Amino acid sequence: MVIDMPRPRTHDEALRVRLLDRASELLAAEGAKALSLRRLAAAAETSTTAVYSLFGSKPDLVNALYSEGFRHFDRRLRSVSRTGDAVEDVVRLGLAYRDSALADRRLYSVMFSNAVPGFEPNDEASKLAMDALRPLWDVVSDGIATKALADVPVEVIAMSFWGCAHGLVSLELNETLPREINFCRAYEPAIRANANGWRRS
Amino acid sequence: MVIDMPRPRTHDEALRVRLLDRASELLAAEGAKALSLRRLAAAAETSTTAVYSLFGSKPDLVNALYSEGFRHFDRRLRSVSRTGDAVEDVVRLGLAYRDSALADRRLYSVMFSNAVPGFEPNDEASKLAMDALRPLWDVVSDGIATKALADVPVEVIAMSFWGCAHGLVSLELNETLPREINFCRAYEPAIRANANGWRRS
DNA sequence: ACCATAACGGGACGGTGTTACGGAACCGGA
DNA sequence: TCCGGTTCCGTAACACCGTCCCGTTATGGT
Repeated sequence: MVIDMPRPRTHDEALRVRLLDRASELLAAEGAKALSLRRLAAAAETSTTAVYSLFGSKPDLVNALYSEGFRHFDRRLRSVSRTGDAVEDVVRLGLAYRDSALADRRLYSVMFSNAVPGFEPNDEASKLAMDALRPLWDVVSDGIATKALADVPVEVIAMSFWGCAHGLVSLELNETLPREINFCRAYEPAIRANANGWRRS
Repeated sequence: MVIDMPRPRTHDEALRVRLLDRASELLAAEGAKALSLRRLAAAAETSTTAVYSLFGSKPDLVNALYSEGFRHFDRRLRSVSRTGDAVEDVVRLGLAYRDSALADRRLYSVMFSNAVPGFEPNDEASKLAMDALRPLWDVVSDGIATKALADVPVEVIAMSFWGCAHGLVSLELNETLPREINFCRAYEPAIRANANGWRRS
């Protein structure tokens, strides 16, 4: 018997990108709390069910935002030029990390601080997230190879920098902390101190 | 005409602590998403309006949890004994910081990662939060005074440690990141490298 | 042209935080 | 002892949320 070929999906790409655009606008303007399917559907001049047709669910839509955020992140970090001095390179990466986070702070909190409650990235998105940090791993790896940094596993040093950068950035972005604390003043010195601490002595 | 004195408030303290107990249980067991007023009221065998009588709103109830969390935090950090060696003391504080966070990870994410969307701490709670970090400020301040640490403003060095600790802890607690990354292995080395980087050379 | 199926709109369901209302418990004063 | 004002909290409603069912439309291979 003949089984009819299912009709190929002709995802309305225009609607898809319009939803993503409006979603990131809504997110950037009013935060994760304001990103509701009804508001989003109204902004994109469609219905809530379009999200289910095109993405599957709200978390899946957020997943698309998340992936897009990491693609931007990746591009920024990858475009940092290398000087050959491991300490200087790490500091530059750190500054680019902060610039990226501040450029779209709401998205950063979705990416790293669980700002959308139900959301968990799928495997592909997680892989994207890890790939974005490759420049850091590379710089640290080279620094160890050229004996500029201590001879400990790459991950330990790289995670040290990542933690330091992420910590200060997320404290800076945290709107519940008192405004008088000036985290940005400590950012570069902190990264630099961390790097100096990893110098091969 | 005589205006009667208002009847003194007879806050049902038992109900109040029962609500807070059940709330922290719910939070610890199933996370911020599961902490709803209806579930909480059912668990405490009362109604949702009791929360409004006793706390004012859901954010206000979370505020009470938040304050309690920082009181625990404060107690833990304050009980760290000093050795006189600034680097060692900072490392000890860092480890206590992580222990506290891991001991009640859901509460930590409420305290530092905006896990409850609508919540913002009131002034009193914010003050409590800042006070909890005083041991760090003290240790760093002493380290600068004894010329063990570089002669830069206390806040810069203290925030550097805070950022590093908070960053690695929140990455470790972040459930959306791949499990294979072992943040705890890098924790103490990272704090130590940071401290060494701040040594007066 | 047919028609299975994808895409989408309307509306319903169960959940959320919040609030208006009403009864019960309380307590100072008569 | 009772009264009247006050506070507490339970019921029920409101507006909103994410999700899903169902009916309709649009599409494209046969």
